[in-house]
Amino acid sequence: MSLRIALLGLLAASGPASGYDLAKKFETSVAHVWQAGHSQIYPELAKMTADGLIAIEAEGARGRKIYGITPDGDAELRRWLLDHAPVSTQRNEFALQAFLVPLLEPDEAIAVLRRMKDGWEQRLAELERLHVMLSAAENATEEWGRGRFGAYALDLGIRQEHALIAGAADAIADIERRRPANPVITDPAITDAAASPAP
Amino acid sequence: MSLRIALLGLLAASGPASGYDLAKKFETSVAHVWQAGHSQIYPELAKMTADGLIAIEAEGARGRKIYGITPDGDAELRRWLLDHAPVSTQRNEFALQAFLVPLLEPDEAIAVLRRMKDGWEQRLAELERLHVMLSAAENATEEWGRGRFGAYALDLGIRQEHALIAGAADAIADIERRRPANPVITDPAITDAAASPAP
DNA sequence: ACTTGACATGTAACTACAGACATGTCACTT
DNA sequence: AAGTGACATGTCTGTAGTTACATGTCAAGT
Repeated sequence: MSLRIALLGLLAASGPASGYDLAKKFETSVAHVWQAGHSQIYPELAKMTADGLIAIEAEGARGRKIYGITPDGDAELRRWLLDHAPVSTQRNEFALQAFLVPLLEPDEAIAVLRRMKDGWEQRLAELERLHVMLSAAENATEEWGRGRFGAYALDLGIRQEHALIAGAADAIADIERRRPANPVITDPAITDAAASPAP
Repeated sequence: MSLRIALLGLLAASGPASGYDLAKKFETSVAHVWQAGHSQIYPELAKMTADGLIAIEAEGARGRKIYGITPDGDAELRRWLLDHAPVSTQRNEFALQAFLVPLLEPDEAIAVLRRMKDGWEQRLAELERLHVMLSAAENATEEWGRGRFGAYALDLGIRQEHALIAGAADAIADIERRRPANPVITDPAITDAAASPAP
């Protein structure tokens, strides 16, 4: 269902497009909230056409088909947004690693958490980049409408990543605090006041 | 793969258990990071037994089979935690709604965002409840080890929900600010200084 | 003796998704 | 004329996951 909605949303916001166009737009926008490859998109477009939610408006070179949203499609999209209370299926490998990490030794756990933090920081950087691009666009002055398309999701994503990064940092600090005295001194310059003896 | 890891993690943390036990534990703990029903768990346990990651340690009443983790299983779990850099497949109905919401009228968008905020607040309440339970448990003093099992994921979840709730509130405020002057006054007591006229 | 409900394990049918495979067009270069 | 690479659309196979169905045990109440 959601793939269908994502495609309807793209067509509603940006006007008619081909499967190829939609797949490209997916990568750079909606993919941050709902991923899909072309091998999923093409069959879905065919089904949606059969269901009357979209229609082929033109056929271009190289078998290119331009799809446009129909009134039925628009109604379906609106209905989903207004009536469908989303269910969040929790299924996240990062979170699973965070869950299981106490099964490792403290140093190992810290390494895993650092890797997670790096991953989130990279994603944050990517979202910040998008945010700059979106802010620079002409729609910054717009009152309301499709100029805000994607903007709220982007903002939520950025906030989320900040929270996760802070959480990972605190988790690392927490492990370091709890770790049984185990002074692995890598830098021989540090000699005094390094390891507080266990009480 | 991840379901397998989640099951190995439960067995490593809490010792031998039956499929039924594991399904129950899933619901109340790991399900917050990785969901799975019993119809997925039973076949997976059979496959894992065939692969030598777990073994039937005893058979009890009512066909109850007790699985325990094997050294191979433990190695597999450790390898995944240490070597596998997780990939976060973004696929979230909440985020998709946030993405598409500018296609609606301002009032409709606000209603949708409020519903999302409610959803996140409910999840936050649930996580806070778990947090209290976990803190109350005897492991609060423990230095490091399986007493922290699940604790970091829980903390990350709580931080995440806080961020999303704040984001939703700000998004609502943003829409109210951008909305073209449209003073729908529900409370007749409010009459003055309500609608600032458009310039 | 019978019924109810929690315990316990499984299978079947269907949908969603990922990754690889296949095909053909067109513009541009050499 | 032949080759290359971006454009463009699709199918196929395998896996993961959901929902519903099916079966049977045991304890406790009536």
